[in-house]
Amino acid sequence: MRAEGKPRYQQLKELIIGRISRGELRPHDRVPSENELCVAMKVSRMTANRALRELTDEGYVERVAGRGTFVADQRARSHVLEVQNIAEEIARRGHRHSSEVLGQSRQRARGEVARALNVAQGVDVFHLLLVHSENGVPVQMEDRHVLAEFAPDCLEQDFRRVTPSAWLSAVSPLQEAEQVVRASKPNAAVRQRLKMAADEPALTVIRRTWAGGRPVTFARLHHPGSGRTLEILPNPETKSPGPTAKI
Amino acid sequence: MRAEGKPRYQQLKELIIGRISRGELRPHDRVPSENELCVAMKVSRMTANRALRELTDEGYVERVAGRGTFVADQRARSHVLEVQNIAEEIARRGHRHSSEVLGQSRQRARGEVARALNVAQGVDVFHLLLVHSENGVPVQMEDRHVLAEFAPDCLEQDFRRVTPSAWLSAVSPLQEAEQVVRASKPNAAVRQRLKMAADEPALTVIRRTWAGGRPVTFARLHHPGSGRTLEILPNPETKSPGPTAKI
DNA sequence: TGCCGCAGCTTGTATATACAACCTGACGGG
DNA sequence: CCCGTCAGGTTGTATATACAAGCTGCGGCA
Repeated sequence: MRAEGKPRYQQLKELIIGRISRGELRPHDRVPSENELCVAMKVSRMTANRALRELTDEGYVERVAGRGTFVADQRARSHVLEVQNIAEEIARRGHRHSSEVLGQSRQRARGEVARALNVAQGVDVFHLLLVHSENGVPVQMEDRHVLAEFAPDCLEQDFRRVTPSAWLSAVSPLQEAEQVVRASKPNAAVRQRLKMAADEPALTVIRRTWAGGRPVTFARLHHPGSGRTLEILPNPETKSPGPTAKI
Repeated sequence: MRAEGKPRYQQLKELIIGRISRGELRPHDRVPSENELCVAMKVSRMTANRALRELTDEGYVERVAGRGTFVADQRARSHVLEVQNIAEEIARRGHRHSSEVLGQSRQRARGEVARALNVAQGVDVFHLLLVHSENGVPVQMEDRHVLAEFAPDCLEQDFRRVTPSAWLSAVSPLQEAEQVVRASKPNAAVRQRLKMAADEPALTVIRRTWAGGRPVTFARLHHPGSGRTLEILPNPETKSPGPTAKI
């Protein structure tokens, strides 16, 4: 164990992060209190306090004086980039979200997809193609590949009810994402599905999401240029005053 | 003073942030040590330690065991969104940056500009219009308005040598930014200056930057869609594991 | 039955103390 | 002159202790 040399508050943090990412602790579950950690891990309360406080700052847990410490909602975690759920955002605006599933099949990874997922050509992947609408107006076309090994029962899901993003988060929490945003000229298929004018540009987000240290899903998200935008706003009240990105 | 009710470590942090943002402490300057703060502010060393440690996490200062605490470089600060300098980024790629100044004038704020800067119609602003090139290829058109009050000697600057963004950072440090990214159809003037094809979409970043609690500059940054992208990448080694956005 | 208040838990902050590791500069020996 | 050593300041961590403030559930009182 190379954990020996690490400071004890760091070991404590990693212990708790481990339990969360293995799913032993799920959102809203209670995390041991400072005093319980003192006894269990034989550290002083200040050390337990520091571990839990830093986990709070990093968005893993939430603390309420008098009640306890609880695993945070996933969506609150990455304060910088809510890798999220278009359905939730639409709901937050008080609008109605719906999606149409255009494709849901097993394929073999080829070319760009294999490279993006960092696997050999021919590895099993699932392909999802759907259109998300807000109050009936199409706002996003999601073209996603998922490593089959990561989510074996992907074909049985009804993605009209739960978005792939939300379902994948449930399969394994604590994901990180890499995103590239670009302006693009959509092809005819995309343009038609999104009901875009012939010369209307699209905002395309190319997103790879990691779980367990490897990329597990690769998505291209196309948005009509006239519609959605990516906002990167200063966080009004966070301790670490970083802007927040939403899309 | 409503500072009374705040915790002492928070008061300490605000004191130091204040000195930095007023320019009394500049990058690489030495910040009082924990022991000096203990004496000066009559707090315990652990309290001073917490204040300085959190300032480290937030990117305001850097600490070296055995040497001391120093004001951090501005560019290292906002780990989330480097509100930065296209020139620096091009240089980092080993390429040559150049800019052409198309306009540099005093104007009165109207409409969208007045609203964005949160001032009355008719208030003095400077308008800057320039094109940035990488190895001679135009990559960004910068259309910027600056509050005249904030930067009175804006018209005397040579923005071929220092980008407006870099110059403004020097005028007042510690800025926050709000950005909106969208795909757009550039107008003829933009298209021509960026040598874009007729049907090529543009990635437009609309950025407001704050100093001293109010917006002081408003910029529209147009990029050829075929070229630059906005990358939001996981931060490999930061304590707070947030992705980083660069543009 | 219904409601009030308090005990006992929780987090949040603050202090005093201690030791380790690190860096710098000064001093002294070769 | 050069180099090693050491003193003193610095950060980094850990502990024991203390008090304040918030929440919950329970018991007792009306």
